[in-house]
Amino acid sequence: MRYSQLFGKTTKDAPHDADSANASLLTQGGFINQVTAGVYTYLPLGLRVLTKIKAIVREEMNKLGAQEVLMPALHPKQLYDVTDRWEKIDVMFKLEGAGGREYGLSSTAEEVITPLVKAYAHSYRDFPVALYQIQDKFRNEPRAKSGLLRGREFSMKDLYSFHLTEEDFLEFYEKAKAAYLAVYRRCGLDAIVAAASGGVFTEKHSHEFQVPTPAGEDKIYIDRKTGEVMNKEIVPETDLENEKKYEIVKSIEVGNIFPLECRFSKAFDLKTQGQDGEMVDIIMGCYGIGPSRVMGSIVEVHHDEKGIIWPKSVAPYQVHLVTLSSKDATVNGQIEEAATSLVDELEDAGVEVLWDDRDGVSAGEKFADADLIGIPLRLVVSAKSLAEGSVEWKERHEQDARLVKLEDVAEQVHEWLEAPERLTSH
RNA sequence: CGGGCCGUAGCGCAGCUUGGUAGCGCGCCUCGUUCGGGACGAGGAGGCCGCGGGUUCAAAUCCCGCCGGCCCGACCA
Repeated sequence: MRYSQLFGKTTKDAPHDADSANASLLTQGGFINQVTAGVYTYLPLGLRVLTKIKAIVREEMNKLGAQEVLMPALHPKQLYDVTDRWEKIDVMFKLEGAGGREYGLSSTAEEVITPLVKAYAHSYRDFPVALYQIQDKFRNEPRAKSGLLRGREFSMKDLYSFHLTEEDFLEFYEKAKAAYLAVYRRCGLDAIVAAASGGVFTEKHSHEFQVPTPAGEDKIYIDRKTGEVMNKEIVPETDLENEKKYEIVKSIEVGNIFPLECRFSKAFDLKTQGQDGEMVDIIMGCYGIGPSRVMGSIVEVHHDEKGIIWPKSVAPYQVHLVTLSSKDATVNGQIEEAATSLVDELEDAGVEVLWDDRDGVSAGEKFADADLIGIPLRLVVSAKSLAEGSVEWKERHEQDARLVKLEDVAEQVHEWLEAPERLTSH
């Protein structure tokens, strides 16, 4: 992709009202554009990142044995009458349709998935089953804030599992927990599991996935003796300020998983006859990750004073090629030629390249933009590098560049892509 | 939903106190000079001063109402 053709440019100045690092850097870098409070358009660069995060989530969900579906975002009120949640979900956007029919915009989907499973699963042979979707969710937050971290419309992967027995549920729950940790690890986030209140559904604990960072709005409590990690809901009130007992760490919640027990299966009468002829209520769990929030979190954790530092796995492009033009037309032609064949070679091999081919833009400006956009590997082709038959190689997290012979670049890029991530957290 | 700050060119801001022909920086267009860490000169385009009402000879400026954005708090199955 030629940067000169890319829709969405960088800007030197941060938006005046951006509060968080993710809001300002993603806006300045040309990844997202705010439409209204808590609502964003993803520009080509930002959409690539979001798509990669979703792909990682999909892979891990599929590995878990879950199947992807897509449910509507427009939910009829009647479904919520069944569970008595129409008034209880206070963040639900509610609207009126033709003939005075009432609808809510999806903030979660138990009310749709439970009847769906009931429609297709009629025998114990149809269980267990796990279904997920990746969809925009809507929550009428009283206060949207912090860029992608708390929006009113945001991307969410919601998974629901259905089991005949508690044991089977628990086994799946633990596997889901591991899958979640794998998602975060692959996205460059060190998430830890915190126990949380089960809310209104269960006596059991639910679990949150928390990424410790000073930018976090949440707090987790780590018991200094047992190492147990908790969110503040389940820490005794008297212990909330007790720094002797708990290490208190700021963090961002990037996902949560809930045992739902039979709350929804009972409401929708989802049950089946077991092998022994007994009717059993289906045991459910739900599991959520917000890819857009993950994207914001990655920026919070991986940036420096110059811009974003994307992990290879989610970077919008893997390689940022910069060409620096020369006053000598012949040399210029050579630079163009070398760059073109390098891009072709890399792209043919499946490497994603953003080529800053802009004319009349100074080297400093191109470098500043590359740092801001944060693609993990920068290659420079210039008169200087060509004199050595080389390109200049600099990883985003490094200070200094080194020269790599043109003919070796593609191979070294492959080795680099295979190598484990070396990220410095902010 | 309570409290506060803010809406002026694409972006960042000044002007408002004390009403009188709308400015600066960045960005953008043209020409020339530059050409490895956000270059320089010259010329130029671009405004319903958030919206509506009021006061006044005259409103970006004063008054009232509304809309929007952000911050603190509450909230966050």
